[in-house]
Amino acid sequence: MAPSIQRDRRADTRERILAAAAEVFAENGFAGAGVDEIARRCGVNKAMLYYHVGDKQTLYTAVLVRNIDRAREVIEAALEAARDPEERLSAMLRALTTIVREAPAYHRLVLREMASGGAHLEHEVLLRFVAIVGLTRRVMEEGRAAGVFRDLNPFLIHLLLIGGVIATAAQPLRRRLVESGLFAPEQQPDAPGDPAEFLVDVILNGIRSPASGGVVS
Amino acid sequence: MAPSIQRDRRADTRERILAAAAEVFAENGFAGAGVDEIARRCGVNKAMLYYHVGDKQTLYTAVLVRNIDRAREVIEAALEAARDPEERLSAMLRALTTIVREAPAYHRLVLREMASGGAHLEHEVLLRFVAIVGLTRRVMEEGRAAGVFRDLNPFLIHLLLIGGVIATAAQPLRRRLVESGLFAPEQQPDAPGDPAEFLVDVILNGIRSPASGGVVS
DNA sequence: TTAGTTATACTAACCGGTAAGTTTTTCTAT
DNA sequence: ATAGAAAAACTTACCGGTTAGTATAACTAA
Repeated sequence: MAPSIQRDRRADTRERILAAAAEVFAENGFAGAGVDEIARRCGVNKAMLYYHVGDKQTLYTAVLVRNIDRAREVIEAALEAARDPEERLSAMLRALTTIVREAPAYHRLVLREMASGGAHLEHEVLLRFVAIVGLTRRVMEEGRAAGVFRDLNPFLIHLLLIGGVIATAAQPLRRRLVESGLFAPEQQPDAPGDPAEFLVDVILNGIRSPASGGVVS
Repeated sequence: MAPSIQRDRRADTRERILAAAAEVFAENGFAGAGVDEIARRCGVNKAMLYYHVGDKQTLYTAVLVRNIDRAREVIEAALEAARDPEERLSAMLRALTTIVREAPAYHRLVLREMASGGAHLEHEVLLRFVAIVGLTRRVMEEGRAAGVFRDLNPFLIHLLLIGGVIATAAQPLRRRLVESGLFAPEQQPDAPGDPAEFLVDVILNGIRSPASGGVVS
């Protein structure tokens, strides 16, 4: 029962809207993002945008839900492919780094929500954030049970992972700093190696239980 | 010559404007912050705000410069009071945590600039950010020279410190999450202990050279 | 017919910035 | 010391432009 062509068109339009909205929200924040600009950027009439998605807040929530869900899928896939807790934590760091680099708009929205105290986050979105905290919690508890991780507050660990990954892997501000030419040549903040491997190195060493071996690299 | 009464008044007015502006910019971002709202909140007429400080961008830069300078003073004082590199890095983490908690508006502005890629940062501000990176760099190089720290990219270390501290010590989003009642009771993300000591524990262990002793706590 | 689509135009509210004029403080000349 | 000029601080009211959201009318394709 259904004109699948039309349904595909509908889904495709919605997709283009959400992608453009993610960019504009990321660049300018909720207040700074213009609905006209979003419509213009994805080649969709503004009225059509309201027809397909809804008002600005609804659009914003839809963008976040879509991105969080994709992120959770990536993280879960990475966790399932890893065997022991150490590998799982490394996999998580690498997955988070990948998400930051390949879906740059998303982490910028997260940063903005951290700044605003979640002013524009609806229940639906909060729920999904909490679910992702649960993934880190599980890894940490498995590691502690196996004796390879120290007994550390998993919520703080989660925040450290998120904050560390976003700060080290994010490109926009780093680009701005490098382009400003303010760094001395020998400081070379660009080409800082893979942030993911750096984080795996430092954070895993920081979390590891002393019994299970010290610094590897 | 000494129009000290008026000069004090002038300085005080400017101070009140900058304090209110910091809050409003932190809450709503550059685009979302209303000049009227800032004026209202500090009890200063809007035209007077333009008279004392300047337009919105000038005001924003003034807020950032003031907060970065204060932050650098706090960090430098903490570093000077510490003896060896390990103490210095711990002192830096504690100082950063204090800054996040006692001047909550500032780190929210930093988060917003990380999100926007420094879209509203003028040269004056970038310069100061780079100077703070230099503080971390110095500590790391001293530690490496003394053989107590591993050879890690100091720029990435700096980003990890900033990101880790802001993510773990920031209150606004955490409050929102806790108030949403989405966490199971046993997860208790509130009362997570002192984030500063948590970070000193994890990150210092992650950075320490294997030769200089392993996990302490 | 009907759902999707476009283009245009409208509204009501808001926002950054300014002009013009008033009051207060400080400086200066006598 | 004090009148009066000069400078600084302040208020009110307003302007031009933008924005979220809606309405309408015409068009397209299933």
